[in-house]
Amino acid sequence: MRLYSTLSRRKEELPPPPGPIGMYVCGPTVYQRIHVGNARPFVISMWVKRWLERRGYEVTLVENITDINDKIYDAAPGASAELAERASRWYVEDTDALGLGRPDVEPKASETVPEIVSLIEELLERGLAYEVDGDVYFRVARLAEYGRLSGQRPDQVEEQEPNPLKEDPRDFALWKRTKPGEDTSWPYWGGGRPGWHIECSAMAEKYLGPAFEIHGGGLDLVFPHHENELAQSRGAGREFARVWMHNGMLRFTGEKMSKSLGNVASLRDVLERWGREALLVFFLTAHWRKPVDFSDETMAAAAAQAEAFRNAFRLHPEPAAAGDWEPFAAALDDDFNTPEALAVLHEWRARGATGELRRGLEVFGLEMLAALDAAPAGVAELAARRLEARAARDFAEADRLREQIAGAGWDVRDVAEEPGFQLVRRQ
RNA sequence: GGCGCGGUGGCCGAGUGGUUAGGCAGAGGCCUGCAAAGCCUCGUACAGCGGUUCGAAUCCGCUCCGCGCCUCCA
Repeated sequence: MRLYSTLSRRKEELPPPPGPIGMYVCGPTVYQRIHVGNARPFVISMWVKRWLERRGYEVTLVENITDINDKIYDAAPGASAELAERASRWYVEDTDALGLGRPDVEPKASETVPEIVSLIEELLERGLAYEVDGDVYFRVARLAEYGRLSGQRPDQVEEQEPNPLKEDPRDFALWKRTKPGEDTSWPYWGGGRPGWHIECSAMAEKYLGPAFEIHGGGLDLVFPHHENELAQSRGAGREFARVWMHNGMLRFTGEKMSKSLGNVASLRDVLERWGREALLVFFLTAHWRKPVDFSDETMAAAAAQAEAFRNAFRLHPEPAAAGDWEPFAAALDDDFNTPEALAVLHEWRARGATGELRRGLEVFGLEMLAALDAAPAGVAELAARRLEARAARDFAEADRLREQIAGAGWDVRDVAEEPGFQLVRRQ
């Protein structure tokens, strides 16, 4: 199994099974419903975990929830903890609806403060951090390898708002003292809260140890977030993540879907409108590293593919042919190439190889495409009567019954096999 | 200004030196009371310009265009 890593800029071979494989993925900051773009790293990491497990690996997937952040204070002055709590539940609810299972651990920043504090203390002892008026900053100039992940050259980083407390404008906060409007605070360095990046260094180490295999997240996190995470952990002498998987952004109306631009579609709304199968197939159509356009057209095409898979099982409840598993496995083993794997699924579909098709779909949590809805007895009764009307060549009555069946939410198809009709739930 | 990723047929999207990707949409056909589903047939695409090569979507150079990041972001 090979995966492209941002750090080395090439595909890295994973150690042989069973590993173990520790995976850490940056989850959302919780202050509103997550959007479809936020769902991409969740979906990809769950898929990779499922695939690795089928390949005999022991995988521990840790996906954090950031519940301490300026956005949360701004969104709910005086009640930030309550908002974070509520939005965390939304997040779990919405991602549960994807039907892919859950990561093994979903730690929260607010529950990892002791570990965060001891990591900061280590950095202070090593001279890689300094305290000023209750803030603690990381001393970027002291870490030679800083910038290696993102390729940023420290001297070229754009000028920021000057902060007189920093020794160097590139330094970033490990700890921030409590500011007006912030209603949560932890009693260290005179009261305050962790910076954005340190929580991930601490949580990853707490659950995966000082060295682990894969770190994931959106491409927009490469700099500064992951660069700084890496700096903190490497600075503290940890090996940290070996492979860095950054997924491409979802585009909406030609631009990155993001909360700050406001061009978002919430995961919940998308699932309600298109269904989880269509959304999962949509994610399958593009390689995980590439940007994807989210639009009615691309979603409709994905929904059509999902329906085509369902039809294969209606046509061949029992496999009509055997499929070759190898090309499918090879596609996923080579940098988790889902578009290529999808092409194999379509080949199995066209050949009636529903055995392999079901197994392949299972990897992506799409096995329900093989589970055909049984129509209620009343609808089946109408279909049987329609069959009789057709046999009697009373087509007016047959069409009337078709309308009635459609009214009940089902389409009737004539087939050669018993009982002579097939009922398909209308989309 | 710096760092990085891209540009493939109407649309989506794999493919990194020679071989059919695949899907969606569309056209024609088979089947069919109608319909749906299914099956068959149909598209000589690789941003542009140079170069390397027997051969380039694929390698090299330049140009144009798009997108992401540069301390809020999946």
